[in-house]
Amino acid sequence: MPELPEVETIRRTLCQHILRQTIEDVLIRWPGAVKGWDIFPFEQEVKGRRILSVDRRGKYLLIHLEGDWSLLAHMRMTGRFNFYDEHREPEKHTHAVFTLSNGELHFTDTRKFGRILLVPTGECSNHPSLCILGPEPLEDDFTPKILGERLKRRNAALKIALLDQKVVAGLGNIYADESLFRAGISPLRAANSLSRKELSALHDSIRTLLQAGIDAQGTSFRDYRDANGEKGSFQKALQVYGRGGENCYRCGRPLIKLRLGGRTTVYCLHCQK
DNA sequence: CCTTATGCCTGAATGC
DNA sequence: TGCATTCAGGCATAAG
Repeated sequence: MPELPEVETIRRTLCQHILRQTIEDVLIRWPGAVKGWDIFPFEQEVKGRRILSVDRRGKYLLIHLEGDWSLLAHMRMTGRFNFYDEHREPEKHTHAVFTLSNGELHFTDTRKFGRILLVPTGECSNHPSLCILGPEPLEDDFTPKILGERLKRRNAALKIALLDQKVVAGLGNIYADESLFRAGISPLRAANSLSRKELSALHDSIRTLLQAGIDAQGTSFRDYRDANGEKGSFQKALQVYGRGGENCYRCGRPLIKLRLGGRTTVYCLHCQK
């Protein structure tokens, strides 16, 4: 499931191919993939525009087009962007095909949770989906103090709070569990109960792991691939995610698996307090 | 404001 | 073997 490091990797691999290319044709194969537009006006509005830049905000991809329109895309769990330099028949779950001057860009999503939005570029930062997002964890303005302020009003379990994009943008189930393990803090702790020292440790773990995830081109635990169809390698570095019942690499005791707010959570009772 | 529940989806894995 | 059930889970939305 694409979290911040995976979306960033998709962004980077897309940039290798689609910058300055013109979108010559658009085909929406499943209307549900486009939010807020009927498919005909969407296709007409996007067609003929050049791609100027590709940005990321949290788990959102922002594809800025000539003429002050931007495509916002969220991959949710199984969404993918694939670039092909020759014509390719769409797969079963390919919902959008963008024909570019130099190839094709396919948006494919088995589970159909992912969405593409078209908004005026000037309204991107004001768009409800983006403006509610918390700080970018890899930017300099994300500090332990900011993290503490974001968690201060929350009495819910820390893990739940970390998955809330209003607290920090870009964490999902994998990097949340990994960050908590690295920081040695239990996912069950009340979000507002962390000491200054613990906030620093958590802040450091979040940044270190997200950066390591990017450096490894993401985590391909199941479905994730970059825009070239390549897997990442960070799944090899995972300490707790997907390892419920197995032994902790640090202390050797079995890892606890439980459900927290509907999400599977894995942690070490001995190493995380 | 905060918190919790529900719906959206398909394919792989599991149970009988 | 085949059928039914469970699980994976990010986010919008509604209700408390």
